[in-house]
Amino acid sequence: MIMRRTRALCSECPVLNKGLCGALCEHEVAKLSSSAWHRQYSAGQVIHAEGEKPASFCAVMTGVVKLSKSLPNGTQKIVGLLLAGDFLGRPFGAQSHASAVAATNVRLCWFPRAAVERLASESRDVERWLFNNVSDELEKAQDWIVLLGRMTAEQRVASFILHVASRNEVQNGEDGDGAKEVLLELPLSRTEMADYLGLTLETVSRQIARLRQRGVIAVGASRSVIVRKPDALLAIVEFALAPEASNSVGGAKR
Amino acid sequence: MIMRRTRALCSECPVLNKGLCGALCEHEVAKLSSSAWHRQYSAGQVIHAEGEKPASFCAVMTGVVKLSKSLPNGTQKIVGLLLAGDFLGRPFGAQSHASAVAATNVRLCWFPRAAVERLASESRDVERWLFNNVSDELEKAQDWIVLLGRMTAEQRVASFILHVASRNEVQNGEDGDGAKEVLLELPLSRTEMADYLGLTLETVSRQIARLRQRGVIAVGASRSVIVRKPDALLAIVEFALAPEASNSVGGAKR
DNA sequence: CGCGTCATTGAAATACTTCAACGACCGTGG
DNA sequence: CCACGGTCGTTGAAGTATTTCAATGACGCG
Repeated sequence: MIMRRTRALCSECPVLNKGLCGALCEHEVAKLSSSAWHRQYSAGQVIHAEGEKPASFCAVMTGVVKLSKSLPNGTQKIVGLLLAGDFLGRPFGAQSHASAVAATNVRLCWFPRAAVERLASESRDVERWLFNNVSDELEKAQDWIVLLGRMTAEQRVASFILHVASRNEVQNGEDGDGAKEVLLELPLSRTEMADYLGLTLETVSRQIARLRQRGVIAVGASRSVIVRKPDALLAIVEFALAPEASNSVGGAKR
Repeated sequence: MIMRRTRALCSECPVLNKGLCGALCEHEVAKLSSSAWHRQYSAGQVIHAEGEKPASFCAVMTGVVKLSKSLPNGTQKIVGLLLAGDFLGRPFGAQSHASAVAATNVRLCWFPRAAVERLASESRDVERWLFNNVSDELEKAQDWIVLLGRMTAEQRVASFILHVASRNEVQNGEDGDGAKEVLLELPLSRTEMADYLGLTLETVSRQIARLRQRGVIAVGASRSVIVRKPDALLAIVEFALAPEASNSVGGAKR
């Protein structure tokens, strides 16, 4: 396998103002960029193996990275997703017990460990950013715990679509209620979604079909989805079925 | 309500060598202890409200603190548990979106925010400890995601008991296989356990009953439990039923 | 075209929930 | 002392959301 590394060109970076770089002042960015490099990964490629001490840090420029843990029985479970702008890696030598795998084609911007740690020791802002980054990850993980512990299959699927939509601002038009329609590409296969959501792939498929039948979403070619009624999706997540959809299943379960 | 604050007496602290203090050198401990204070909380008391920016940090000396999030529909979900030696609070101004409530009677050792942050800026070790602490929390949260996404009710209950047991080293005797029996006190009510494990209280109760019927555990007065066959518990978590227990349900589900 | 992977859909099985009743424990007040 | 009401835990029976098993269809690729 050929390692395609290219020098970092920050001016063209889609996440220059987000993530770590967004927290840096100009000359800090310049310093960091001189030692940074870009690399492409195709879907399925392993970025970081479980238990391994990561050599460096990186930021996700485009694509989606899945974080997974392998279980004693041999199966895997996705425990997190990194979208564009997110940061991967643990400063200060803490090794992560999850592996990182490209879910889609991915472009990463790598920074040498030493450069980041030096920057952190020089700048309180950087140090705080790194700290807050982990805190935010923890926050997200806790939200996921809520999802897995409390939500029905329908709510989980709706949550996932909303989550992806919130990071994927390709607005289309307006629906009847004035809420904007959103076009998005699901970054995961049904199997992976099931894995992430704690369901089976069949259940995920069925729930998507139900949402489609009700006109909440429309599914296009490959993995593209159009959210036709964002409000309805939100209502599903926050409570249960929207009042209009009268059939079956009621409110706050469990 | 009376605020019972007492000066910190480190020499009597049960977690002196664990947690943050374990990472400090002697004169750092001395410095910190001069501004630290102890406080008791009875079960159910709120230690830190959701969304509030915490005034300080604290370490759990005895007892168990539950971290919970409130859902849009009004219910709550426990997203984490802090046992003796664990550290509560986010340095550097990141607010936590979870509330902390005493699950049992609890003794906390509070440190002023300024003292901890000063210590962190002076000592790279302290800074790293704080960082690794959050990383570890994240790691634990991810493990819980695996539990909630992949495990059956039986496995969840078994996991919980093992988790408590691992922090509760009150060994008793030996069982036939040479594995040590462990006596422990469940820190949560059935309702809370159900909340934590993403089940209903009835299911939790039934699973505990089943484990008792099989002789894997014995339940005593109030919430005390004796783990009679630690190996069997572990086998349940890691795979499924131990081979001896032949009835129903098979291997790796979902 | 045929083959593999991925998604959809149906029917049967089941783990878990829901609803409901009951018993144990415990402090309160008669 | 015992009756009383509260919380908490247990157990049973019925219901249901989700899984499991199985078959079929859509798509991309050599």
